[in-house]
This record gives sequence, structure tokens and C-alpha cells, in this order.
Amino acid sequence: MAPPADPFEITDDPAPADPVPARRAVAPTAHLEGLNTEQRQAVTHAGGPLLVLAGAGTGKTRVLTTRIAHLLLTGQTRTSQILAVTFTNKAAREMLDRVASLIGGAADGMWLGTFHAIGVRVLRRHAELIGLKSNFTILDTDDQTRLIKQLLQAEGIDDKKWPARILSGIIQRWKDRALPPEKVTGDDAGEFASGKAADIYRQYQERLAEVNAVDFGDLVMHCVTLWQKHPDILAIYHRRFRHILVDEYQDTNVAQYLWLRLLAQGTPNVCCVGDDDQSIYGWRGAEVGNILRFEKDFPDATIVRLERNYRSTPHILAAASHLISHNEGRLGKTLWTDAKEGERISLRGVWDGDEEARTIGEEIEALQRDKHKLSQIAILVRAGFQTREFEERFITMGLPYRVIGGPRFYERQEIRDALAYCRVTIQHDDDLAFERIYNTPRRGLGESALRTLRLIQRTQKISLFEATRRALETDELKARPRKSLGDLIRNFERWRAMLDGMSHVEVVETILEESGYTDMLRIDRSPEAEGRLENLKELVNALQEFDSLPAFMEHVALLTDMASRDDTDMVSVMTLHAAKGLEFDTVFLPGWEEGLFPNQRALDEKGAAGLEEERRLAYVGLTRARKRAYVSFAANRRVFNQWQAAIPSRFLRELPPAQLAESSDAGLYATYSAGHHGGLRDHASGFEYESLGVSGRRGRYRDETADDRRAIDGDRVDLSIGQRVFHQKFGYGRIVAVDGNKLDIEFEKAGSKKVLDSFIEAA
DNA sequence: GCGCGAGCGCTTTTT
DNA sequence: GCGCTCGCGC
Repeated sequence: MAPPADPFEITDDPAPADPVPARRAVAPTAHLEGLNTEQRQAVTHAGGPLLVLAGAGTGKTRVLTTRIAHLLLTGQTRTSQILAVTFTNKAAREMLDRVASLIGGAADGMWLGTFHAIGVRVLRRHAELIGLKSNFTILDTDDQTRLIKQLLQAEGIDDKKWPARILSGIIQRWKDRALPPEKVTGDDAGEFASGKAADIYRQYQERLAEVNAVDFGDLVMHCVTLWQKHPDILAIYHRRFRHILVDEYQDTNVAQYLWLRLLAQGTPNVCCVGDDDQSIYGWRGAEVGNILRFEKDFPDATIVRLERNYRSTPHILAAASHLISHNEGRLGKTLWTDAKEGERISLRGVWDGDEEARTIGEEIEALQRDKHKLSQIAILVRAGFQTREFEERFITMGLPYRVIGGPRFYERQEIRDALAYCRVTIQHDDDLAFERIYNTPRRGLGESALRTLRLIQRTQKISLFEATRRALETDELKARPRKSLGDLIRNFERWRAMLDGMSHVEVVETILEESGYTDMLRIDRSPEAEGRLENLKELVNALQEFDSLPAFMEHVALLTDMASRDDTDMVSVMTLHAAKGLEFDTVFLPGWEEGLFPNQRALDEKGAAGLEEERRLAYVGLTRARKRAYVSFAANRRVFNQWQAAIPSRFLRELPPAQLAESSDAGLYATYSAGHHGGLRDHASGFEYESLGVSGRRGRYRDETADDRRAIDGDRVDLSIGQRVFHQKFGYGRIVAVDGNKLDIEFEKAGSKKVLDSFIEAA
């Protein structure tokens, strides 16, 4: 997304110049070519509320961008009158590019961005009305948690028992519902720190105002409050926006919903695009309900269903459709396609996670031999930690891969540190940033000096920076910290002065050098250090694309990842969440086991609704595949370094047999063949889900006792030292040591390994 | 104030 | 199994 050149710029509306209207003389139909009937209906829909229910792979983005282009090309509206909201920066960027190419020019003047980015834009203009200054900073989650931790400690609440991170989450959920502290009722307050959560929330908001900062949730919530309290301000936006378009409407939370409803009071032209079956963000406050009751909220709404799928084979679509039909409370769509049949979905049961990774690795090698591109292959997992076994496997295989998602660029320590330096340089009073880098790199400053400064800060009601300045004039500090702090303060003042003369890029480079930060990393022998220096270089590179340091800071605060322009052919490994909106020829879906997928915690916390969201996640996973989908599950999985028996996911039995090709390991679940009764389906359905934890057990997997395992294996094995044994993977060997159920075995071919007794048989 | 080692808790998903 | 935090000893 293109950030404004200067984030403090206040654009007058309606924007005077507009690049597009001249085009209306040309008969504007070219952009409609190739659209199917429903797509065309959505694109050309004249006025009034419109809900586009767009199934996976039905050309949702195309419809949205073409609709914007259509509104402009037919002269119905001007760029400055359009507001288009997305959830990710990536989606915003893509939309902007596609609109620009459709209208044959830049779409200047259009407000297109994420809820958060647009929220910032609004709040900067009216900051004083919500008790902020226009140059407020946007805190990252780390700052947030540290701030809450301070508040907890000040209240004498044990932050071990009541972790700041948890409270931070609770507060964010309140903000997702647009609940400012005064609206949090006793019922909402919950049990956290014996009901003190709401009080800490209040203090937290006060503190944010003091340091002129907001967090992510505030970006939406403050807008809602602002517009509710100041109808005259809201009216400005009503006058401006004639068309409002929202992407991924199923992912909106209550706050975003209110935000939209307020804006939509000014125009009937609200177009929301979404897919209730792909709502997978309930855990962070998204309300599927928003999309389900669109018709109630916007009377006379037109609903267009996009059901023709241009992505997947009939087998994949049928499987995904059948699976998702187990959900209740959907608006209902039936995807269809003209594509030829293709391959069945491969369903495979394997012995354990290692074997799963190995099998998938081999499958990928086979695909590679058939000239398939690695970039068209993805492994989609439920949870981040699952990526590890694939990474390990792919490294040993020498298979190029990339893990998408990982730590976000701006969340990396070195980036946050560098940005903290920038923040203090621009705004000396940014206490949180100051504290962050106060002793990074090490400069002999610790808790005791900080305590002295805090005391001055509190008693004189000034910032830490100012407190430091004053402390330097007294003898409250010891000689060493005094020297360090003196240097630090003078540096910041100098760097700030540089901003007036030099380019901001050079200033940042200077700051990183002179602060000793890059030296610290250069000296650091740890393997990460080099990568961190690289990241800082990347930061400086990115900086060049912006006109000023504040403009850049704003961009980064809202950014989730730095586009890595890595075009080498690699397999992608990522979570199902990260895969939404993407597509690949071949998709592997490992780990379909009870507890893992559906995820136990989702079931514990949200019950039936949680299960439905998990199922939607499965649906999202399957529908990412164009040609081939491989679903797999393991009978045993290592969790927290403990082996546990896993039960095949209930979702497996929700896949229609006609679309499956099953190939579970021989000898493993011999009765699991898909076509037979008494196979997988009955086995899974005979399992009582309640015992898994819905009724109270917290264990992620069913505990597996030694006896259970032996029951699976059959014969008991004599575990004495010297005993010759057989192992499925490692072959024959002799027991050298016994430690509980762990055995040291010297294998004849595979060398010495530690193995669990359940994996061996008597030889 | 710093560095190191032990011990603990963690793993759902992220704008 | 790993990474982080805390506490202890220098």
C-alpha cells in the first residue's frame, strides 16, 4: 500500500484534482470482458448495498477491483469519493495495482488501505479530539506488554500468576469490541487478577495518552468513539465517501463493523465482499455474524453469489464442499467448475511425524522429477511449530523451502531497537522507546540508574528523557551511569539536529553506527548476528523509498512483513491462516489429527463454534489447491518431547470417499482402508470426542500409557540389556541401556539411537 | 552491573 | 526441545 508522502499531511476534501473523469467519453466496456454473469452483475451493480458472497477461487479480487474501475471509468464517481478497506497491506497493495492498471493510470486520491492504516489517517487529523497529539506513536505488541507489565507491578500484582501478555490479549479483545474502559462492565472484567483487569485497562489507556501513543486496537476503536461523539466530524467523511468497499467482510470484528456502520450512514453504496466459509479469525474478535446478518443491517441489500470456481479440480471442490457442509449457520453456496476431473485427494496415514515429513519430502521429489515447480507446492500446517519437522527434513534432503510467516519483519528485535532509536530521535519524550534502548548496546546502565530517573520522572511529571537531563545537573547519579547518560542524551540531541540538514537515510545510518548498535552486532559471534545486520541494511534500503523519517515510521508500524524479493524456486511452508488468499498447484495438508487439527484449544475455548472455525480452516486449506491435495495424519506424534498416540481427525471422515485415494502405511491401522466399513470412518466416528477435553481435560492429546502402546503393538518386548530387537525405521539392533521407557539401542545399520520401547519389537 | 547456567513454560492462529 | 527469565556469583 502506498503510504502518504507525509503522514501528517491533511488532505482537503473533496480532493480538487482528479485524474480520471476525462475518460468517460470512451465507451467503457473493455474492463467487463471475460467476466461471468454473476461477476458482471456485482461489478455493474448500480447503487445500494451489495453483498458479494464469493466462494474460494471465484474471482473475488477481480470483482472488487473491476468494480472500482467500473465506477471510475463510467464516471459514476471520482477516486476521492471511494473508500476501499482491506485486512492486509498486501491485499491493499495488490488492489491498488490492479485498479491502476485497469483504469490506465494511478488511482490517486482514493482511500485504499487496511482498517488500521485508514484509522491512523483519520486519527492524525482529529487527534486532539481524543486527547492525543497528531504525531502520536503506534505501539507494537512488545511495547504494549511491557507497559502493562509496569502497571501490574505498580499495582503489586504478581505478573507471574497474571502474565502481562494475557492481560494485553484481554484488553485487545475489549478493543475489538470497541469497548473503552468505561464501558467494560463487571461481567466482562473476568477473573484476571481478581477483577482488576478493567482497572489496569483504564490506567493503560491513561498512560498511552500521557505518552501520546496508541496501540493497534485503538486505531479502530478511537475512530468509533470520535465519530460517535462528534457528528460534525463524521459528517465530513459522509460528504466525502460516496462508495465504500470492504474486502474479506467475514473477518471484521465488532469495532470494525461499527466503524463501517458509522461511515455507511452517509451513503447507500456499501459493497462488502466475503465468504462466510472462510472466516477463520474468530479468535481475534472477528464476527462471522457480521456477514450473516448483512441483509438485516442493510435493508434492500442485493446479494450476489459467486459460485463458479476457476481454481480447483472437481475432486478438490467436491471434497471441500462436502466437508464444509457439516457446518451449520452458513449462508450456503455451491461451488462448481468446468475443469476436468483431475486426481483424487490423497489420504495417507503414517506412523509418526518424522515419517510424515519424509513421505511428503519424497512426494515432492517425485513431483520435481516430473518438472513441477517447487514454487507451486505448499505445505499448510495448523500451527507454527509444525513447520519444524519439515524444515529439518528439507534441510537434510537439500530441498529448497521457505517458511512464510515466521517472525514479522518489524517484530524482530534489531528492527524494533533501530526504530526505538529513531523514535527517540524524533520525539525525545517517547519514554517506551527510550527505555527499550537505554542500555542497548550495553553502556553500564541498569536497574538502579533507571530507578533514579523514574523517581524524577514521576515527581516532576516529565518524560524520562527530560528527567535524565535534569539528573545530569544534580549529583543523583553515580559517575559511570552519569557519563553514559550524558553521552546518550547529547547523541540524541545531535542526531535530531542532523535531521534538518542531512537526508534521513544518512541520519539513520549515523545513528546505528554512533550508538554502537551495529558494532554490537559485528562483535556478536552468534549465528543470528549476521542476519540482524542484514535486516538493518534492509531497513535502511526501505528507508530510501520514503520522503521523511516520520513517514517511514508510520509505514513500518503498520507493516507486517518486508517483501522478500526472493524469486528462487522453493517449496512454501506456512500455517493455514497465512495461506488464505493464496493458491498452489499442489498442497500438502499434514497433521490431521484430533487435538492438533481440530485444535484442542479452539474446542476448549469456543466449543461448537470453535469446531466450525476449525472446519472452515480445513476448507481454506483444501481450496488452496489447484490440482493436487495430499492430506495426511500420523499415528504417533512427539509433543513437548513426549510421544503421544494420535487419533485421526474427525475431518477425515467428513471427506467423501469418492474423492479419496487412500494409501496408509501397511501394518499401521490395517483396518483403515477408506472403502471398507470398519475402516477409518467407523473408527473415527466411534471415538467419543467429549473425552478429548471439551468436558474438561486439557491435554492436547489423549495420554498414552505404556500399556496402551503395547496394546497397539501386540507383543510385549523383553527390555533387558543385550536383547536383540527390531525397529521399523532403524532395523535390527541391540539394547545397550534402559532408562524407563527410553532405550539406547545400537543398531546394526543406523548406529546408536535413543528410542521409545513402544517402537521396537522382539527380533 | 554483567554473564552464565539452571529451570521453567510453552505452542494456535495475527492486523 | 527450545528459548526465555531469573537468580546467583563475580
